Amino acid sequence: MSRPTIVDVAKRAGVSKSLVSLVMRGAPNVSDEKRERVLRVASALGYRPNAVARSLVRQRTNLLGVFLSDLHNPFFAEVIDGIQAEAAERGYRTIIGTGDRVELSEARALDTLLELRTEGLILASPILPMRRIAEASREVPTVLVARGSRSSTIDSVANDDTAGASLAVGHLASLGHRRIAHIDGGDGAGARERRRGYERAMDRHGLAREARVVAGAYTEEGGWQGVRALFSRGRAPTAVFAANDLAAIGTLSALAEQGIGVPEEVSVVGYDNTALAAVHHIHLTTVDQPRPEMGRTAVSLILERLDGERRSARHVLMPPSLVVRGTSGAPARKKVPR
Amino acid sequence: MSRPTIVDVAKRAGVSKSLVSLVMRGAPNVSDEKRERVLRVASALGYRPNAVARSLVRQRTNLLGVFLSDLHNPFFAEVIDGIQAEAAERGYRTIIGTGDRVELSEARALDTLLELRTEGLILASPILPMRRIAEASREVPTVLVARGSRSSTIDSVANDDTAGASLAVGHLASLGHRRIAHIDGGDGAGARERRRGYERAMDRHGLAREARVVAGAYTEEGGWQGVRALFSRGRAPTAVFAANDLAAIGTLSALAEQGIGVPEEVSVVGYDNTALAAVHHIHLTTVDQPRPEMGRTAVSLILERLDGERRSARHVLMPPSLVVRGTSGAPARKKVPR
DNA sequence: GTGAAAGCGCTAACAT
DNA sequence: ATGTTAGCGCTTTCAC
Repeated sequence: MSRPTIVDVAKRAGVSKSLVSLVMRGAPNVSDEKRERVLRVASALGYRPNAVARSLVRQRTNLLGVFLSDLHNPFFAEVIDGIQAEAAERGYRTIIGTGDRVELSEARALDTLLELRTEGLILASPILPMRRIAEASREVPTVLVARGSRSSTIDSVANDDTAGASLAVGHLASLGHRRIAHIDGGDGAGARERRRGYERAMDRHGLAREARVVAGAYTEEGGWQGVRALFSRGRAPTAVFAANDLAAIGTLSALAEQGIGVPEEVSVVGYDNTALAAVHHIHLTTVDQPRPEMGRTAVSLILERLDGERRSARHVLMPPSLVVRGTSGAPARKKVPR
Repeated sequence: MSRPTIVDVAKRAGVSKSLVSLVMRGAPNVSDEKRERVLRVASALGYRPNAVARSLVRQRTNLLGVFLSDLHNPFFAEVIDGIQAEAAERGYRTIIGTGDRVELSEARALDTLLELRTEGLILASPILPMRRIAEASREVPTVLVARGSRSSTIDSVANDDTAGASLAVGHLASLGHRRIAHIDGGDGAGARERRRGYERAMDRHGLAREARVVAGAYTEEGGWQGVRALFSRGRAPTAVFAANDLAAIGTLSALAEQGIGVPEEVSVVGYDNTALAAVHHIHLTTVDQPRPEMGRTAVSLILERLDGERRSARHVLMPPSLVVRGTSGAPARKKVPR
């Protein structure tokens, strides 16, 4: 036998299906007697309202779609925490789709979300071409998380990478470092901004002449290569600001291999404050992004559009913060005669 | 204006909506002329079939629901890779729900999945009480991943923790270790099996008298505490099998702090092969679970039920494998006179 | 090869 | 406070 419908419940309880509908939705003006009877029958039958049918008639699904490029990246887990919390508070439910960084499956996942008639879309650094994203944004309010957007139909929320880089440099400078180098993130998302933030901050601290950027990537390997470049020629830096935590860990490994003490001889700062950074064994000083807040903001942006409060795009930049752990400290004292 | 419907397309193309339906679903017996016309109009209008309406009439959603207790646990990312791949191959789409390990929100997420009329449910280590899971399994085929089940309505797929523990012990024993200790995972999922697997394997290698289990947990702290217990009294082990990678990393930290060299003085083996284990800086020898295969298997189990091939429960145990990295090696040589 | 009509399970007027 | 009715967008007979 297939699942019971609202009609089955109505018949069994000897009432109209409208009444059942009212009871199921918790309407106030129903007699206690009937309410109780309906509820009893419903539970006895194992009745569960069919959201598909409801959505069809209401022309609303109450669903927000979250698209995630990559479940492997723990960064987004906390963004989603924020999304879920905010959505729940505002009466929306969320479903997640993902595409493992393969364009075809990402496109399929996006289609699924759209065909299910989600009322808004949150895209977390999709690999999809901007064209497809723009198309989607014509159907429902769309916000991009952790990926910039210039489009006027697509909102975005990201952390302020320039400010974050500035925080890292400021921390190291205030510890007394002058030769602070940057291992960059190549063409990764936000890498350019972090590089610029670094350069500007060095300038601001009067350290422009000490600034040194070497090519890296958002990977352990990237950090590793950066150290090779940095310490093989020229005057070695006393501090390294790596483009992200993974690169910072690569930096740490390379430094350890060369027998360079951290933080006694060289300080290291990362970016993102991933779970990796918090591991005791690593204990990395890093820049934290307000992930849950970014998620909450993404939901708010969608609801602003859904409520018709806004038609033009908003691009929100959220302030990062510094998390000081064990890989940063004052530079080694100059050998000065006592 | 709201989104175009099938009727809008039909009118504009001067055909019946039945025909549009046929074209959209790629039916063969439609004249090329009309097909082309319909397609052109549909794309001009930005028409997207409404899956909600389709599901209602077809009485099928073609959707599998994946419930994840915890997005933060990277373990499940790869399980989901397998789920998505298998589901796509078999013509199903997947949506993910999550509840951040809070019973109330987990329940909500599960309800969402069920109300959306997903045709099968894959639950990845939910915190929900078994009662609720059993209820769900009465509505749709349900499979539990990485959490055992005795229920006859709920299938399950997990890795063979006993075999995995055996692999770890076997590896250490073959390197020549005899005093192999185990820091256990308390009452975490699978911890009991890993402990038993350890004990049996020690026995099998004739090392029963050397076996030593200390209380730990699936956390860094757990590994840390384990080392304290292990090295504060009694004869110190030459190898430690920790209940999981996190505990193994705690073990590594504690060992480093006591100035004990790894693997020169003590070998360490973890479990799960998380991304953490692969980090150069850590480079942990560990036991790997076949995550993507577990995901694929979960989907297969559901489809077996959906296709009516099976009514009784199946509980699949998948074989783990050993990943040797840098934290295990031969024990220090006994000081023997030359 | 194409169209007309019925109906999926529900909600929302509107009556009573 | 409760019942009646129409219809959401689509697929599926069944005619032609």
